[in-house]
Amino acid sequence: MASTGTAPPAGARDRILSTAFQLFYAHGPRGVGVDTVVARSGVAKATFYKHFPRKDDLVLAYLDAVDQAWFGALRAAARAAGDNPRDQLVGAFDALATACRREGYHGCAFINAAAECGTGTEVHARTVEHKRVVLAWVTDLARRAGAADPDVLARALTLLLDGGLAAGVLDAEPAAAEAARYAARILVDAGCEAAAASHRPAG
Amino acid sequence: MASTGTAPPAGARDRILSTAFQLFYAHGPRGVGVDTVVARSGVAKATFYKHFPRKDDLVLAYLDAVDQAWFGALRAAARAAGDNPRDQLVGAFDALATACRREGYHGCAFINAAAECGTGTEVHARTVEHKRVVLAWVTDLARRAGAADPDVLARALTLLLDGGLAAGVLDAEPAAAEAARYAARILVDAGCEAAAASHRPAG
DNA sequence: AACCATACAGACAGGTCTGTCTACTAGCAA
DNA sequence: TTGCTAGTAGACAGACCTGTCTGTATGGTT
Repeated sequence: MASTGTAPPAGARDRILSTAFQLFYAHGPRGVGVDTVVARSGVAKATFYKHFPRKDDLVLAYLDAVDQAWFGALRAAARAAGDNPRDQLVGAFDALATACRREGYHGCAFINAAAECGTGTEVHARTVEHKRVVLAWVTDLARRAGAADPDVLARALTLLLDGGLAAGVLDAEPAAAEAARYAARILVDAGCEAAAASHRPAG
Repeated sequence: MASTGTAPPAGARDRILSTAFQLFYAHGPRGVGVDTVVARSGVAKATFYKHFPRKDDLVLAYLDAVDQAWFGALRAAARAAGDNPRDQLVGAFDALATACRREGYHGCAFINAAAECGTGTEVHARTVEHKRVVLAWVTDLARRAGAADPDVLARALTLLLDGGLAAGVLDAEPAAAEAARYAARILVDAGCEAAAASHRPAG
C-alpha cells in the first residue's frame, strides 16, 4: 500500500477523473483536449486510454460525478429545511444559492455539455435522464406537499431551477438565486393552498 | 441587378450569415468549421474572410441576428396580449411556446454559445448584454404593471424564461412552456396584488 | 479599350485533436 | 526465475481547423 515516492498518491483513474471534472466544468468537454487532461493529471497517455477507451467515456463518467454531486446537494438542502414537504420544496433552492457562491461556478454542467454535443449523442441522453430524475424527485415532493397538480408545480419549479443554473453560465449573481427562492415560495404556496383548502373539512 | 445564372441570388454576406445561422444554432459555433460554412453557402473562402476577417466576427453577427429575432418575438407576443402590462408580462411567454414548437428548436442560442466559449470572450460579453437588455425590458413592464418590487418580479420571470429556453436544449416539450406560462401568471398576480391593494383607496 | 471591384476555385501552412503504438520500469505472486 | 499487472514516456498517423495566398472570371465605369 505504501507509495514509492514517484507512485501516484491515488489511483490513476481517480486522478484523471478529478482533473477532468475541473477542466471540463470550466471549459466544457469539447474545450479540453485529452493531452491537457493527461498532462494535468500526471498520467501516461496509454494509462488514460486504458481506463477510458474513448474520450466520450470520460465525459460520461464526469457527468455521472456531476449528477451525484448536484442531486446530492439538492436533497441535502431540502432535508435541511425540515420535515414539511412544502418547506423542503423551497429549501432545495438553497442548493442553488450555495452553488452560486462557490468559486468557479459556471452554470449547469449538464446543460453546458448538452449544448456542445449534439442531439442523439450519449451525452445528450445522459442529460435528459438526469433532468428526468430530478423532475421525478420534485414531483414526488410536490405530491407529498399536497399540491393540487404536482406535475405542473414540479415542472414550474424545475424550470426555475434550470433558469437559475443556466444564468450561472453568465455571472453568478446571488440576486438570481434569491429571486428563484422567492418565486419558489410563491408557487408552492399557490399550488398547495387550493388543495389544502379543498381537503380541509371546513374552509 | 439581374443575376447571370451562376451569380448569387442574394449578396454573399447575407448568404454566409443565413447559412451560419442555421449551422451555428444546430451544432454550436465551435462545432461548425469555416470550411463547412463556406461550402454550404456557395462562397469562396477569400470572400468569406473579406466579409468576416475572423470567425469570431461571424459568430458575433450571428448572435446579433438571434438577439433581434428573439427579442422581437418576445415583444410581439407581449403586444399581442393586449394593453394591460400584467397581461403582457404573461403573454410574453407565448413566444416561448411558439419557439418550442418550431422545427429544429434547440434552446437559447446565447446560453449555448456562452457555454462553449469561455468567460472573458466577446461572445460571453454579448450574451450578458443580451440578457441585461431583456431583463431591463421585463423590469420596465413589471413597473408599469404596478408590481410591488419590479426588480424581483422581473428577475423571477426571466429565470422562468431562461429555464424554459435552457430545457429546450434537451427536448422541446410544450409542457414546459405551458408550465412556464402558468407560473408566470401566478408570480405576476402575487407580485402586483399587494401593490394594487395598497394603492387602492379602499381594500 | 483600360481599369477596378467583387467574386470564385482551391492549394497551402501551421496548429490542434483523437487515438495507436513501441519501449521501458516497478511491484507482486507462483 | 518467470510472468503478470499497472504504470511512465513519448513518437506517430490521420483528421480537422483557421487563416493566407495565388490565380481566374465577370460586370460596370471611365
